[in-house]
Amino acid sequence: MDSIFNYEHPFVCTDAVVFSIKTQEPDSYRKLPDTSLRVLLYKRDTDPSQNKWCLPGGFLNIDELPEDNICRKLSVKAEVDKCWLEQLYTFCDLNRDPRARVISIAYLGLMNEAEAMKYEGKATWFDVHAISEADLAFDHYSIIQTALERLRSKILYTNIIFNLLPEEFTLTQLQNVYETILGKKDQAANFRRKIIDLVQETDRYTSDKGHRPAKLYTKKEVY
Amino acid sequence: MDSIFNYEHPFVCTDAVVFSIKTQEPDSYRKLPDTSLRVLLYKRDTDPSQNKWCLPGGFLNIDELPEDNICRKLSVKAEVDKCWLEQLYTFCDLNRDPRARVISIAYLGLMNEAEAMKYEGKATWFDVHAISEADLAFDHYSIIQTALERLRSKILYTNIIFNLLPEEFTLTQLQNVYETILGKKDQAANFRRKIIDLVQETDRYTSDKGHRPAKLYTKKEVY
DNA sequence: CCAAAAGTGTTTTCCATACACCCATGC
DNA sequence: GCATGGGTGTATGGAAAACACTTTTGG
Repeated sequence: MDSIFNYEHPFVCTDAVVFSIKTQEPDSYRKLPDTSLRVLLYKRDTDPSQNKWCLPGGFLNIDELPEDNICRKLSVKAEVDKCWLEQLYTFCDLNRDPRARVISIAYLGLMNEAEAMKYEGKATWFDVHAISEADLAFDHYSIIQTALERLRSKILYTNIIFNLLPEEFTLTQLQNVYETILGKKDQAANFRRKIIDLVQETDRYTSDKGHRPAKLYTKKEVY
Repeated sequence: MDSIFNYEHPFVCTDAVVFSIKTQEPDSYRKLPDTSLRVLLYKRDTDPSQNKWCLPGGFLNIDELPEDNICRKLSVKAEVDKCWLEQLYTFCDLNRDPRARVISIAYLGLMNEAEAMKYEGKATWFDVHAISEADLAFDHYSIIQTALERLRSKILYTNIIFNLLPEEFTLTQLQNVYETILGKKDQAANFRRKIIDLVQETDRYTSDKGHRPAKLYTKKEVY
């Protein structure tokens, strides 16, 4: 081995901030369901940060890609791998891990509600507004905040939002997801005009009760 | 040391894509100078990729921040450290370095023309349109392309462009830099209206010859 | 006078917003 | 009929683009 490689060098790990949308069923019929944005966390069972919550991820093997590492970690803990992933940021603070110098390549992940449900019991989905820095391991709270900012900005100029939705959805569902993430309301008429070029209508309809059926849409592939 | 740390793990290096603007002096007076966007490259003197051009950067020490590593590398090779830096992306391909598994935390750097001149002789400034993939070491060509895309998109919604300009500048200079980076022309009247909120006028003027003097502006600090 | 670059004013087009209204369903 | 949510049309204000024009300098 070359001499430059004979030195103590930083460890490398991955962390994934996986978001999903939770639809709260309405109390009675005739009421729009509430939605919330949630993040996937595991409880650490060893020191350091024992009993604190942490992001899925782990140490990167020497012959492994970060995306594969994350998928492997997610698959081990559930039987799922339908998760969209994109590199978020690499966190390098000197003391982010008390054991050693560990840099973390963090990813932003998005998963639809059906996939997210498969994790129930094996991990915990936290409402992003309900997590506090004190409950989280390492610097994972600030990683989540960075991911949230990225998500909020990217849904304005990309079509990543469809990774949070089922294959077919109504425009009201889509609008709810936007508003849940951005935290502000829009008027349905204006919202529709804004996103109509991103979606493809189908000939199917919902069959909810107590009001007019809603047309179902799918993601439009844009080139 | 904990047992998880007894394994062969990837090496970590940094790479900085440092851009600057070169103003070509006009042939005679009475002619606007041409500008070009340039990137700082060093010639490698050892294998692998001997005699190819590479980005400034190097292996990250175990107790070192990536930004400090890059500043150190830049300082060693010139006496300068006035360079704005922002993390770009972490490149992780398995075979990007033939010697070993090396992940690279890449940074986007911006430097004004006066600072850039101090590097002349110690490194080479290449016009971004003049570099070819074959002349570059490792995956540095694709790192540069990623940096270019990031630069082009970020000058549209941030004020990082002022890092490429001197303290005081004319609106025409500013417009030239925008147009050089984006590769498309704009009308002076419209351009001024678009950026007027980002700049602060001074009471000083240029004293070029053969035409009306131009007012000098500085960056406006926005809160 | 002219050439060159700095700088301004006006019109037109487009798009985001606001708001009023109609439609389809279950009860 | 009514309540509820789905869906459309139109007016308005402001930004962006296109274009014509004036100003200031040196030669």
